[in-house]
Amino acid sequence: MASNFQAVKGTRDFYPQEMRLRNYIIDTWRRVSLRCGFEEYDAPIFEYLDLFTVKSGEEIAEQLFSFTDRGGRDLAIRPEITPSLARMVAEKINALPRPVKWFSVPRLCRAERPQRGRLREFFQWNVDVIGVDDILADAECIFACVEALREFGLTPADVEMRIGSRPLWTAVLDSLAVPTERRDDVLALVDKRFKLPEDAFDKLLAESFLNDEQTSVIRDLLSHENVTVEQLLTDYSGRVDIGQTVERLSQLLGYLEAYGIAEWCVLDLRVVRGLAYYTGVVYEAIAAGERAVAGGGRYDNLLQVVGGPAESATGFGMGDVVLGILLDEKGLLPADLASESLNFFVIDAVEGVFPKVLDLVARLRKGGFSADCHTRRQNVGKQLKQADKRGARCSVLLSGNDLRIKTMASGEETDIDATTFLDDPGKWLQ
RNA sequence: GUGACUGUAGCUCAGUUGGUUAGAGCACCUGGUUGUGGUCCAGGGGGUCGGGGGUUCGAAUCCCCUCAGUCACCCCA
Repeated sequence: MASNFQAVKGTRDFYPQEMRLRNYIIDTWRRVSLRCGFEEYDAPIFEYLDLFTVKSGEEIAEQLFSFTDRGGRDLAIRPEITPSLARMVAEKINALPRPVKWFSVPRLCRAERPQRGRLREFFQWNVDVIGVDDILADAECIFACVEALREFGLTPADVEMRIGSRPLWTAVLDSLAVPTERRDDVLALVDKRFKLPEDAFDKLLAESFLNDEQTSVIRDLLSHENVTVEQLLTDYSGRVDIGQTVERLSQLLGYLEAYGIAEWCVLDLRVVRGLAYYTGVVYEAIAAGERAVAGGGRYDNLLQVVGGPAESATGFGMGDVVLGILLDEKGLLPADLASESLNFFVIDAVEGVFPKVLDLVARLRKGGFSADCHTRRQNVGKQLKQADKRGARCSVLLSGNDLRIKTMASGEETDIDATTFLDDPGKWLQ
């Protein structure tokens, strides 16, 4: 250990190399958000502890980094940004033009044990639409999500957007007389179906409090890995009133089709998204062998929970950790992230002209080009070596008023006077 | 919070049944090159062998504790 200190468990240092990757991911998220018509917002990185516990209960507090400030306030570092979003929107809801289409890339902290795809500090892209009850809002979010995946170079063969429905489960469980208070337990069980081996799941189901009829219908629903709305109506409309729910799913699929992303999407009733605050459609972007790379859904009562008006809302989150693993495995991380790629490296080929070097560097920088020079005078060979290591596209050898431009990749050299060069330095970068 | 596995240079790893001064490749720096980079050659810096304790004449090696990493469980907002 060179230092007496190390990075805290579950955190990452971003050296320039890692920083380039992080920026690549975040820039892509931001670009996609903006072109999908979302506006960026942010919130404080800590909030009152209550904001995070009010909707999920006390047990969530164990997974929070919380502290008491000098004024005795109980605070916590944000583990997600949705409660802050709800707070912000609730506060100004009457002044905000609808729809509220906002995105953010918050840095979040959760005091969980780190493992594959999960750290204690990470970045998460959040995209939300508030104030639009129409399922179109959900389609908007799913589109943005898919658009980002596509922008990263992923294909439907790599990632599937699996879409489920909480209300459908609610309706079916009601019709089976499953008590409301047990509903979350059942959904938690359903959620496990994804990751457990089949026999282990069967065991859990058998050990549950459910009777044979309930078990059988649940099993049947879960068998629909690739269900269509027609199938759902045929199989269940006689049993329960799911007409409205299925109609909404059907509309959603229509929108996704019109958006041209139907091949990414599939109805999958096994997706229920843990407990949380979801009230409608839910979805997860799943890559084989990984935890969900993105997940979201409709949460129509969250604003009320934080004391705001009844306002519908829907959105998703995508974490940088799983995404990074996925892109790395698929070989989709851009290769040119590896070098710094300086435009010009200016060299004093003779002694005594260093002020001119600085002048030229300054002019280039003012012109919008990245330019640099040595910090310790060395001979031309050494300086060229430095230029190479810095990833410079061109070296500019300066002696007197004349310059010699050297294109590093080809080794080609051209003599030119300074005025002509400064007229259009970009010409040398093509 | 529970469990399993793993910690030797910045990175990837050697290191004999416990044996005296812990190595290699890559990377980095310097020189060969008062003047044209990448190649090559030579040299150099960098380790309390994750940390602490124990066993022993002697520990990178064996034992205990601890920290960290990885993976799984719990959880997944």
